[in-house]
Amino acid sequence: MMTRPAIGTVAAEARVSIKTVSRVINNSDRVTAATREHVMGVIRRLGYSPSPNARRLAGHRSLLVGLPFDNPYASYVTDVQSGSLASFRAANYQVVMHACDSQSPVLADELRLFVHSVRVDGVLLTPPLSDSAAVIEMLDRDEIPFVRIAPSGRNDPTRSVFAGDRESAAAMTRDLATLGHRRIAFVIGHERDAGTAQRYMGYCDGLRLSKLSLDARWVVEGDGSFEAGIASGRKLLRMRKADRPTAIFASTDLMAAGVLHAAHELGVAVPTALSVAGFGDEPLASQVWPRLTTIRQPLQGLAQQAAAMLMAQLRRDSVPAPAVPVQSSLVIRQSTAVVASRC
Amino acid sequence: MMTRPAIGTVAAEARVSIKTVSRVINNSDRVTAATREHVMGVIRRLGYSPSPNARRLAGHRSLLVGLPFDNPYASYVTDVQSGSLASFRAANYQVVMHACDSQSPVLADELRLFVHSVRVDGVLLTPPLSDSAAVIEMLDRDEIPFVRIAPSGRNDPTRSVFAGDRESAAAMTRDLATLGHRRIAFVIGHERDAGTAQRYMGYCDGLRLSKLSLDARWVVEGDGSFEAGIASGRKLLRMRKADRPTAIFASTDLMAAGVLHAAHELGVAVPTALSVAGFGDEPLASQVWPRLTTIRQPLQGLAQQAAAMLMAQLRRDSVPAPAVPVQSSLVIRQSTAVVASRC
DNA sequence: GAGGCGAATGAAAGCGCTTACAGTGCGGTT
DNA sequence: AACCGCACTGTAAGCGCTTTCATTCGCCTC
Repeated sequence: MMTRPAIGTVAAEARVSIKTVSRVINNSDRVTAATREHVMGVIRRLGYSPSPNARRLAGHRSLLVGLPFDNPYASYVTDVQSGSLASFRAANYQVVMHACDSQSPVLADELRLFVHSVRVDGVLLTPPLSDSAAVIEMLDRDEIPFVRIAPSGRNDPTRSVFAGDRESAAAMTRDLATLGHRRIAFVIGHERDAGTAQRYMGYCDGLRLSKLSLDARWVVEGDGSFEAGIASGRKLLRMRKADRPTAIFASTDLMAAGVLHAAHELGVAVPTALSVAGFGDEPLASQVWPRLTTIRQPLQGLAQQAAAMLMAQLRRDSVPAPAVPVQSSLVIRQSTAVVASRC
Repeated sequence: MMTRPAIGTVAAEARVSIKTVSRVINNSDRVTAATREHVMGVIRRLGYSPSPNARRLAGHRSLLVGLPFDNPYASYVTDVQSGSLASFRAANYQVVMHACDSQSPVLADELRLFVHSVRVDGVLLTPPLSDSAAVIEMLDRDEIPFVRIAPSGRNDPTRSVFAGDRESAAAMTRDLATLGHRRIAFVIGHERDAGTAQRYMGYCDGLRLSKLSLDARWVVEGDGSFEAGIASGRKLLRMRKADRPTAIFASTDLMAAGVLHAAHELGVAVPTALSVAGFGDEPLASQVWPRLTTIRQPLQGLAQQAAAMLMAQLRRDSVPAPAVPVQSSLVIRQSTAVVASRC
């Protein structure tokens, strides 16, 4: 097994200094096109590729970014992973995942340990971590660059990307109203998850725009989980006929699936007797019966933007450009329909 | 922001050589307990932690292992991730995930590029990648250490871990037979996925043990996906009454969910008119209606074993110990029941 | 035509560890 | 009493890059 050529080999072969080769592989502009071409030729001929390990040590960076995540958000994370791939790869960065518990009281400490032991150069934060004040504060104090995918990030536009959760929740609510629904219930997610708070506001907006009034009986609190969806569904569907909502809009797909479960359990037909809508368009949304009407988030696009922002921040040459908002879209499936004729 | 202490600082402070500090942080046994204690004290006092970057360069290793995965298997991967965490962390290793397409004809080349550009020290292979001959051959040729989580790995016990897919599939089949089912159908997964092949053999075993005969009409081929599950379900449930299976055992939960979908669509009540069973106990299994009877795989345990084996291989001191087989278990939920009384 | 200036290139000093290899000190041999 | 061997500990040479600072070169200016 022959040994890999090092930068010195390339330099000698190309009859230039090591530094020049370094400039070429780092795309520095302080090299003439002719020299660059020549060096690139030698590099290709020798099959040279720079050692990440040496770059790490000499460059005082690990070429690693951290992607902490909470297990229940797994499908979220694979989208983020694939969306951010290209930007990271272009900058020779690798992603190190880190499973953690967003409910933990020592979350920030635990993340701090991770960040320092791996020595990641930056962190990509996804919900619900991206809305944890403790985590953000810790990263700021330790001067770890980060970018958030966070619905609540409008006030920090150079370090956050987001889709209009509020607007799309309003759109969904209006859509349900347009179908004739007058008693539209909403299931709030976990307080920790700023996204569901935004969605709740969007729900309120939607009601207002549809000339419907907000009624506390039809707003229940869940925690984003499937089980919470079941509980919320039961609560709402056990109301007496006149009060019972004809549509339930859950702020996560997982909870919407739970609502569906409760409906089946109680013999309520969906969508004829009840419309159900979710949020997120996770794989689950189209794997339940009936397939869920939901809101598709442009997650890969968001992740791509976030990754690009993080890389720009790490290069620290370019001025951070605020994110361009990406819009979500309604996905109408079989769980919603016009309201049943009145009795 | 004060600069981190380096190994030299520790050595000077402890009045020993750098090498001795190195031995201490690497748990070498060639140090007296007294020296070790003393050095450890200084390390703690100074808040020293060795630079991974320097270790990587000097130690000729990246301290990184690759975990390639295919998106549809996302939930699988988070389990593997958390199961392997402890072993990797103990060895100062980090996991670099890599999304890839197991159907791609250039899969092996693509993985090769990943492995070499990141310079991972080893690879952890999960299904269906762990059964790809091309991938295994590539890794062997390039002398990249790896461990597989692979149902087909019995013939390579020092580099594979597995749970008895065949045995548990047999158990499930027998269980269905015990419930009175005589026409038990099976949905095969993707040919690439060696696990589902094992499960099919288990199904055959189960039938034999239950004195039922294998009937080709009740064996349909899917590809592991939800949509394939729907198609298989439709095909089986549209048979005329006398031939129609009373139980369908799908070799993945995703396909079982599809079968459930088809049953709902065709108005077949589950579990009264039809029993449905899946395999894997993914989160989805308990999020569909009715909740799926399935087989729980001890994935975290497998991953832990695999990670430990990989680390041992990388240390290359310890003799590789073959995996101890971990057994799966039946999870009986609401999608299976005793067969309906004959008409 | 001398002086000067900016762009391209080079020399050398690390980055913070690991690892051959070399030493040092102690108890037991001959 | 000189010697040997073993167990610990130390010395110094890298690992393959980046980076600071110096140098060279070509060309424009007056």
